[in-house]
Amino acid sequence: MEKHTATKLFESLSSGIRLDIYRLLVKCGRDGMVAGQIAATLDLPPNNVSFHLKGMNHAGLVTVEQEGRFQRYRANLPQMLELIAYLTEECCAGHPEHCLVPPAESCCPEAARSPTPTSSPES
Amino acid sequence: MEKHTATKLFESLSSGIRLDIYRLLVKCGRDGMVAGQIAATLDLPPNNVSFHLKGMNHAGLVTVEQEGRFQRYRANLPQMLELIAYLTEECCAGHPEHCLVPPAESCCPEAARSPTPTSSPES
DNA sequence: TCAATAATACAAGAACTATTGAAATATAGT
DNA sequence: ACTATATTTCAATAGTTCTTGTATTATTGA
Repeated sequence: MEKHTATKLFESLSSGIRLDIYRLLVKCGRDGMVAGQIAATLDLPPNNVSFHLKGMNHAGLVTVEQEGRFQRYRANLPQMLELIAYLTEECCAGHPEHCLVPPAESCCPEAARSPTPTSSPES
Repeated sequence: MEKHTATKLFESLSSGIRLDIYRLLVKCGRDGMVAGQIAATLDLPPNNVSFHLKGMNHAGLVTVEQEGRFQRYRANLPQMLELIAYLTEECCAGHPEHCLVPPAESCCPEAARSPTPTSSPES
């Protein structure tokens, strides 16, 4: 993932309204929601919601599909998974012993496997 | 996690400079880096880096520890894991068959367990 | 074609964010 | 105490984003 893509995605999630919209869409799964429904559910002006949805779509955070005169929006979950991978892809690279992630959630498989103190992967 | 906390964290990652800083700190693990080192590595004015680090620290994205006249910054990975959990906590809640996440990465354990009810390509 | 509805586009102003340079604070070593 | 270094703070400015109201586009059904 490119840095620009990542910053746009994060920017999309940095407003309370957009975060509410995204989480609402995550809840709806593949059903998604049409724009007016989203605006009504969150009790926001439709044009404001449309403004934010446009940005979110442009960033790649949501997808949109036309249904007659409705626009159905869905969360783009695969993109989110890529984003998370991008964020942590360099986590403790080559140095699992430096990893800051609690072992229970181990970002890096090596941290769980090897008790190696400083180096020497043997295989 | 509260919405305000989440938006502040996302806002922290929505600038190229702050994303660079964060990923640099993720790479360094628990060694972290002192402010001047970060500025030098990314070839940025120290006061600008300080400005961004202050915001990142305030948002809870990084931690800081004083070392004599140096300030050592570290990525706050546990906070990031909480953020990710918050984002996806409602994912396909109660409706794993609606989950948008590819099965390989299954956000929700149920999706992996239960064979898809809507269309069943059996193993 | 006409009216109604869904959604987006546009424009204006307030509010916020980022960058720069200069100044201030604090620690370490002499 | 004095100087050098590390970092932060402050002020000014340029640029961007958010919200509101209004207007426009597009689809549906009579």
